[in-house]
Amino acid sequence: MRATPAIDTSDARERILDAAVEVLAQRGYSAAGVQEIVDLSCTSKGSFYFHFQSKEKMVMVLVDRMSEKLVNKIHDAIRRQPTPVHRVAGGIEVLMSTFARQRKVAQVLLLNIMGHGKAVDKKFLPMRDRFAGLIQQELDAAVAQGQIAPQDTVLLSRMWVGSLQEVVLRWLLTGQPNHLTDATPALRSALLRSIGIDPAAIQT
Amino acid sequence: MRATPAIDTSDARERILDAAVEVLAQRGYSAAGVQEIVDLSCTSKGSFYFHFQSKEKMVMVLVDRMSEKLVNKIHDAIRRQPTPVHRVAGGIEVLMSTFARQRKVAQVLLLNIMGHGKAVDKKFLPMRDRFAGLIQQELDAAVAQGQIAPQDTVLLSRMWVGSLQEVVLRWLLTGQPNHLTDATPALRSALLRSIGIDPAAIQT
Amino acid sequence: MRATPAIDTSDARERILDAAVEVLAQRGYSAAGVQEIVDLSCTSKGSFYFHFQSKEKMVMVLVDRMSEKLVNKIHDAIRRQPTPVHRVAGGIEVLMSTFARQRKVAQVLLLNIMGHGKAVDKKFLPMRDRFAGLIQQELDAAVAQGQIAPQDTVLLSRMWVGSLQEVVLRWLLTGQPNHLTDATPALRSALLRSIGIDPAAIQT
Amino acid sequence: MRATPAIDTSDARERILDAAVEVLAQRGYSAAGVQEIVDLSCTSKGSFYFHFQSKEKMVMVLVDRMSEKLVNKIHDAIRRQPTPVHRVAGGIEVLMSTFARQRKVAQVLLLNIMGHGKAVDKKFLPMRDRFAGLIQQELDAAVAQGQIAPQDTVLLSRMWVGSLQEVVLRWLLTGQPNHLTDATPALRSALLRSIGIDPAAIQT
DNA sequence: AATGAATGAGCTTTCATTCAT
DNA sequence: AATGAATGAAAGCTCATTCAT
Repeated sequence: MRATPAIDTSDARERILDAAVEVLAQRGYSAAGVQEIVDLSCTSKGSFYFHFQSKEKMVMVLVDRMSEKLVNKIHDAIRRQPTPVHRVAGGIEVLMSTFARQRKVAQVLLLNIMGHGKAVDKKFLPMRDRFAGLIQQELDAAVAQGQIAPQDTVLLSRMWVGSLQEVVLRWLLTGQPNHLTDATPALRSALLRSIGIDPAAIQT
Repeated sequence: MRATPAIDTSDARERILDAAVEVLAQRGYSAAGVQEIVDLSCTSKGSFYFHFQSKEKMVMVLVDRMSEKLVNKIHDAIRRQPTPVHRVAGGIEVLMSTFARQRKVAQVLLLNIMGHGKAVDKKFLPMRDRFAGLIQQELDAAVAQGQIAPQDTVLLSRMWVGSLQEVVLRWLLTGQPNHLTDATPALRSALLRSIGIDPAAIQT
Repeated sequence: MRATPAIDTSDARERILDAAVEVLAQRGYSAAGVQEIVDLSCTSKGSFYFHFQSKEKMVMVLVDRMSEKLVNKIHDAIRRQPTPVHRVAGGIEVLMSTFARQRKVAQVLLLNIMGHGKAVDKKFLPMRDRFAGLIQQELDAAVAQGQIAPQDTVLLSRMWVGSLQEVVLRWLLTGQPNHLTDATPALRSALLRSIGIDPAAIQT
Repeated sequence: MRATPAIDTSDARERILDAAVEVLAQRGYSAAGVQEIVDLSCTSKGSFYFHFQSKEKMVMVLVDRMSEKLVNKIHDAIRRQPTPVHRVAGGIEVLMSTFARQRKVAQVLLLNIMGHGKAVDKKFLPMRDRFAGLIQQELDAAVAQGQIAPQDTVLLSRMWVGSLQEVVLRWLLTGQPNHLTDATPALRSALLRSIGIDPAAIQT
């Protein structure tokens, strides 16, 4: 059995993805140079293009992985909640506290929405679609169980995603509110009211 | 007296701004080349840089102009509404129908949010701030007049902007719903419910 | 008889040449923009190109005029000197004190020597040729009158010009010596010795 | 063992520097385009900017290298001369014959003096400073050893540099004298006389 | 698997010059 | 005589991608 190396045990592919998170969070997609990612990950251009078809594809992989991790985390956290509405309400809180703790995740997933020439734009969207789907699923369940009145859950789930993104974005860009989680209660209440639920009825 | 010229009588500066709308809508900020803009506007690079300090500054001028036009339009449209809540509700409808009619305006103002290395990003934000301010103002008035309960109007106005942007964005990118204005009633209802108003009580 | 205008009575051509001195002194030939010159001279591009064929030709005119003025000044100053050697020695002093008083003249005439793509280079040279000719003429006369031994006066006149230029240049670029004229005595002595004259024998 | 390749075996960096000598000699700094250098060196812009930070920095490297080579050559050549004055006299001859043989070196080092907007100018000066220092050092030694009378060696070394530069410059620009080295004896004599030495006393 | 020198199309920006008014 | 908007070639530089080793 080989001894554990002193420093970086992960392979080049992982080191590149890790470095990409840093650089994307700090610079945004277009300004994130392959060279800088490669330097930070202590690999080489050749290695980069051995592991990834292109800068674009690499970002797709990264975003996919990050959003899947986030969705799984939320999934796990709300599994035990008694009702669909309890679950979405819980999901909001998990999402907010996760972004509050992992600023870089928020920066990569939310600050890099479109604005580029190629197809990359669309690669930052799946995360939003996935998250909207998660919400919609619970809202549909809530309708099916009679917890809320029938309504356009597709639209509502999108509105929720938009609301959440905007609040997090404001925090990222202006630092308001100081602690992102301070916004959670009011955010949660407004979202619940928007589907006709009295916030007071839902305990966290 | 000479007859009105068949083609474009406007000066180069205007033609450049018009062309920029087209190119920005189609390509986004980074991918919008100065060359393409001057080609489309039938001017020259020299002319571009005679009229604008830089590509960045030119986009600032354009976004400023577009967002001011939009805000003024909404302002005028809701002026005669009886209450603050009627006004915001009316504003939503004007905004949605304007974006529905002027797809390119939506594309430029909503698709080009951040993601660049320079300072441009910030130049797409004022529009959102301006719009959020408009909403917040009415919500504050509604609170002051006892139309709605006291609540975090700063947060709520941001949530509304996020909801609206997300719905329009989805339409731009996926074509859902077919007619953007089809989403207006449900959108309006959900937003009003989020501040504790019964949508049925507000006639448009 | 028309009243004297309050401000600038000179015509555009003169104003342009005056402005060019300022800009050339400050920026050098390549970095001196036509735009800056016309701005400073309160004229226009059109006016500039009405009066001058090109930027290059305009500089030729300017350099010609400046060097002629300088040569005439020296000519006048040394006219009454008793011998050729007294005249060159006197010329050195006039040249040095003129440059010391009119820094901009030195900057334009000495800092803009060659280094450009077109033919401009050559347009800064006539001044040097003219001045070298002046010196050579006197040295030839000194030889003819038996004041100095026969020697290569063409070469010597060039060497003198080079020495003078280098000393002035050093002053322009490094500020050494503090007062340019402080260098005159030693400069004069060395130059006189180089043609076999004892400096002590020549009174100024 | 592979045979020596017919064409250019040196690496890109060297090829670029070699090409730059040609282009700078022919065009001067401002007119020397990176594209032309790259074309002549059979590389690419990318390669150019991989090896050098900027055109300016590349020229600094080149000038530094050329002037160091020249100074070393002179240093080696005069090492064995018996006295300081013999050394400077010898240095003059080495300098003149080197420029006579390597016209391009003279062109790059002497024709590109100042005249630009940026900082490049200053990068052509160190060579002159270095050379002036070399001369001054020997003159100081000559004074210390009582070979010449005490005098302003700083000024004199500058004058010598100016004289030399002017003579070489005239040759470069007008072709006079036909063989540069033809000017050496008279040049040497005049310079020695300028410090109070009888040229006849110094054998080469 | 990994390297990094090399590529070249592309970028934004500058500027002497022209010309309709 | 004068104006200044317009021109367009050319500049220096960047960067995702390739490929011989």
